[in-house]
Amino acid sequence: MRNSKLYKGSLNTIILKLLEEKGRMYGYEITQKVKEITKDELRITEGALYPALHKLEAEGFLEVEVAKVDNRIRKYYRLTEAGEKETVNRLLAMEDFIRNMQQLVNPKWSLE
Amino acid sequence: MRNSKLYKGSLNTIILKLLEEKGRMYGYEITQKVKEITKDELRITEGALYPALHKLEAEGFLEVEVAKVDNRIRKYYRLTEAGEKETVNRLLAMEDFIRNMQQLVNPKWSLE
DNA sequence: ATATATACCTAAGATACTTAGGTATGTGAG
DNA sequence: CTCACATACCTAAGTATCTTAGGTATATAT
Repeated sequence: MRNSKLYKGSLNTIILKLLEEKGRMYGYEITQKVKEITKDELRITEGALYPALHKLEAEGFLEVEVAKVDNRIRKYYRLTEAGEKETVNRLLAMEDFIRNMQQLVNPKWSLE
Repeated sequence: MRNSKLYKGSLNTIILKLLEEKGRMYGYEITQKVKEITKDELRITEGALYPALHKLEAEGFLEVEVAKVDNRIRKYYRLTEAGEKETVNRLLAMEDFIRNMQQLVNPKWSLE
């Protein structure tokens, strides 16, 4: 119903955080995990995900390992050391954003 | 220091919410209010703000009233009826987003 | 006289999405 | 057997929303 949209810029943070938790994941797995965690409210489209993974890899935040499972190719991504640091920063930025948005959006600051 | 970035798509929600609280505001006032509320962490650039105001007006969510104060022109914006409904929807979407992000980003779901 | 604050604006460029395709294999239903 | 659906990867074109970098003009403080 209320299909919550994805605010642009948050996808990378989601990818990095999931990889931090799980150790390694492949692209399709990420889309499914996000659907599962958010009870189908947030859907990562593949058209957004794959270019994002390639960019994070090109920036040195992810490394990839190709595997063949059931005759299908999977590309497992994991954080590099730089990626771990980046994850920490992204999470801090996300927390700042959420805190700021809550201050802007929740309270009756007109009571001041 | 950690200058929290603005996730694309959240600006309209911020504008609508501030107008809902305050009744009417002009553009420059909005930039200052956001700086104040977020203690300078979030800065709305004018290059983003004015086009966003014009678009919201073109979509029928805002109406404008021009005033001259101290020999300077101000454009006061207020919500239309459609704008009030839109504000409710945007706020719900924002709450969904924040809830989803917290689920994705906070917990040790690897404990499951 | 010059900078800073107030107050509006636009245009060009960057970026990150969505939409809409494409390839290929495995599996379940009829 | 065939047809849909799930799994698993991918890209290109279009769109939206921002940043950056200007511009105009008035008021005030140094």
